[in-house]
Amino acid sequence: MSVDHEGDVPPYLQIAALIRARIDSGELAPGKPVPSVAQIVGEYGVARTTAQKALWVLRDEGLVRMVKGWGTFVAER
Amino acid sequence: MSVDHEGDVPPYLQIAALIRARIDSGELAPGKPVPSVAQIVGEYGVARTTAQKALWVLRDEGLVRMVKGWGTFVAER
DNA sequence: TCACATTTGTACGTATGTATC
DNA sequence: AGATACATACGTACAAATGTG
Repeated sequence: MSVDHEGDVPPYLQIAALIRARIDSGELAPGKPVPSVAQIVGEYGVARTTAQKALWVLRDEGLVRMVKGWGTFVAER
Repeated sequence: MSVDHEGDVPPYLQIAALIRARIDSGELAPGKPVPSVAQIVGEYGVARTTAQKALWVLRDEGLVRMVKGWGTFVAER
């Protein structure tokens, strides 16, 4: 999967949607780590800030928990 | 008022708190504009991204409404 | 209609701090 | 001590929407 820079959906929302889909499908189970900021940067070729923003969307939705020095994980619920 | 770069509260949260206080006190009434990103930059000497982040905090709290091309306003409620 | 200024939205890159492993 | 990872902050650029003249 890769992001589309031409469409009207900004990359950070596309990336958030991709990860959200993997959570909803169960591929990324509660407690499991989601891609790190660095991994997103490498995988989708976006800037670090854009990768962070994608994770912030999921965090604000309560889907993931971001823990400094540890990582970002699918929320337990 | 100015931000403290030494304390343990990051500048973007300090700025958010200052604006929140002005809303809570009624100085900034519902429907009225709050300081724009550019004004925050000029007033507190922070980067644009930091000023934005302060407003995002208030937006996420439902205290303000940010409208592209127009400005940021105290939410009506 | 058009041009312009203002304002928020998005995105890039970089640096430093802090916490965990 | 070192590597990894998130948090914060800096600066910059362009896009998109709005209002005004």
